[in-house]
Amino acid sequence: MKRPTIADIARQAGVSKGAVSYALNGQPGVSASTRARILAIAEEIGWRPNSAARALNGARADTVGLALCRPARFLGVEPFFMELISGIEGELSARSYALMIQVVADHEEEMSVYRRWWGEGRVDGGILVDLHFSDPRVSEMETLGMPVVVLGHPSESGSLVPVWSDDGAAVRETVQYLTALGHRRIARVAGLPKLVHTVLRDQAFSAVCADLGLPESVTVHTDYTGEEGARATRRLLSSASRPTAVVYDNDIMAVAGLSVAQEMRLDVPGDLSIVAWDDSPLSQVVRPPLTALTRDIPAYGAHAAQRLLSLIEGGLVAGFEDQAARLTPRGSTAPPPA
Amino acid sequence: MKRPTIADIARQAGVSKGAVSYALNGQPGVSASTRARILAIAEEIGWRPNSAARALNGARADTVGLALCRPARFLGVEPFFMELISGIEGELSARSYALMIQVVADHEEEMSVYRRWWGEGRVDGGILVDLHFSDPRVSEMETLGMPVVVLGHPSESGSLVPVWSDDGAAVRETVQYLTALGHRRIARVAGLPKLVHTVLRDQAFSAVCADLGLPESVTVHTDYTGEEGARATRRLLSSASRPTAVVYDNDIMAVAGLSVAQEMRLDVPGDLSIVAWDDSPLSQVVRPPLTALTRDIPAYGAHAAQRLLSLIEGGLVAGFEDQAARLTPRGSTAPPPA
DNA sequence: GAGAGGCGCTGAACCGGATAAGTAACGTGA
DNA sequence: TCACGTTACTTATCCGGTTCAGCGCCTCTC
Repeated sequence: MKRPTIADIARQAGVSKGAVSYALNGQPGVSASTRARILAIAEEIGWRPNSAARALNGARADTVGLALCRPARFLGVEPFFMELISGIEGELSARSYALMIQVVADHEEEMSVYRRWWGEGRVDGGILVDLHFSDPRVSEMETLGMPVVVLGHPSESGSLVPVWSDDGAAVRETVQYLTALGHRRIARVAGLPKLVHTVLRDQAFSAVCADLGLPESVTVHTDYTGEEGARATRRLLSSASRPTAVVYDNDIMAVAGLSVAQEMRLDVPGDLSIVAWDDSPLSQVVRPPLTALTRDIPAYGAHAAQRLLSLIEGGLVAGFEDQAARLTPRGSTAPPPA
Repeated sequence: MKRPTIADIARQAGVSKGAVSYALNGQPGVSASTRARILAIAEEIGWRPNSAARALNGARADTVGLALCRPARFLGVEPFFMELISGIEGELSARSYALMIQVVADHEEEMSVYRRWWGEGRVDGGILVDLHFSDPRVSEMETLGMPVVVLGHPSESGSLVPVWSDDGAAVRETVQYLTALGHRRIARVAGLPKLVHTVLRDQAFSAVCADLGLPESVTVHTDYTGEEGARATRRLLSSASRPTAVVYDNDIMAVAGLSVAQEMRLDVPGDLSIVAWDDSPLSQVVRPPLTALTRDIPAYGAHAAQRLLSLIEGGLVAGFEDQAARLTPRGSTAPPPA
């Protein structure tokens, strides 16, 4: 019942362990006939390389680590992470790399997980998500010397390889579209204010609103949950200068906002236009279907994984700017009421 | 820049590798003072055990494998898997186990991934999800001898350890509730017909409908997507004997069904009652909020992980029946139209 | 026909730990 | 005082691979 080793193969083939190793790894040093014999025996007795023994000789672990620092309930809620993981996974599995995942409570725990994985030789690299300003993880990773790709803007990624998309452009496209429809009072229900991409969106939003001469640009920050999205929407729609359009930082809040509007007897899109950041089946399934900022999230993850693998394999890797989100108009946006 | 090893510690402490190993592992054989000195040096130079070297000595990999056999797009759609993973993760990380994940295309690939992981000593065990009838994976896993917990009914889990919940009871509770409200024509929009739990729900549904003397019990099978859920609903609502209540096998289809009903100018719950299997923020956020069959999915995953860890650590582990889903009535269910 | 060179293989060291076996030094009781 | 048992180590071996030096042997070349 024990696992067969190369020593077993060597004994059966009547050669040395070294010869077996060469044969199995496609290295020169054995004749074609011996190689074939060894491969046949290996196949027959069901030999598999022991990854631990390989790793001991300085080989790679063929594994990429991902420590996710969000409370568990957000993961279930947001399609974003699962799609991201699917994309990363697709790229990794094509190259026979595995993905090691751990959900952690905070950045400190996240770093200790990475330190452990790296120190124990369990992973060859990692992906950092949810970049903050002056994110301590960046310098710690630089110290650690572990190959890392950061999903976030290059201005904050230090010497780590960034993969990002131009959220500012998407914000501008959205606001321009809404003003073209005639909207003047546009509000934004944003995500966590500590995240770099939230701030970049905030800034782009203020800037484009100012450029277009819009009276004010209200931004409310939330934690991405439907509850906070609903609360923010209720507050916005109850204010004296009610916005005629609201842009949400994720789809779950947009859907929650839609419900609140309907609950307040406002017609969407007649009285209120709604735009969701990140498309998902969810935004298409509600009535009216939501105008959304569409991104190919699996591709985003795949691009990050590609860079990471190049980095691991010793390449010099440049940052990569992914496609910006594109506006997909659906039934939730229309000209404002007269 | 090289990783420190116990040999480095031994040199600095002026003792042998063996003594260092005993000291670091809390084994007897070194004096308290030497142990303290060794631990201090290890701490100082930032030593971490190399997991590969440990594994080589027959130690465990401290890793659990999960190969998920669903197209990537479903993963993003269904909160179920992400919540399950969170739950598994919570249990594993508490015991310093890692989770290795790979998304695969089919069962054959799934098994080859498990065989590789097990053969290479990368994982100590695995969790099988989406059990089919006469699932070939069960017997293959039995042959492989790898510790495995099956999320599925014990009737189909062979000698593997099952963790399951009584879906039949949940179906009965739902149908009884709907008939108590006065419904007589109840339909079910179910998931993949190959899955064991789908069939068990189908059977329970037919049985309880027959018991209660309901005229007919229509079940439509889908692939869990919103599109198919919408299509099935459209067909049901267009039929001559339109149901007054529909029970969906997941929340995404229930939401899609709700949209279809509204699109067909049916009032929910006035003209049509809707029940969703598996609760999520999504079902609470739509209007009306959906009556749902609530389960603690993270706990479900945690229970499976607990059993798996006991199994890995050599315990004799019994199957575990988790709590059945409980009905949480909300605004989408009411008496049928008169 | 001798030296050069390449092929095909062997033997052994090595990776970083765990661990069994061996060995001094010391304490203890008879 | 001597046999005996502990304590606190050291030494050596093992895990399952990779890899390097070396060694016959055959072939080619001049």
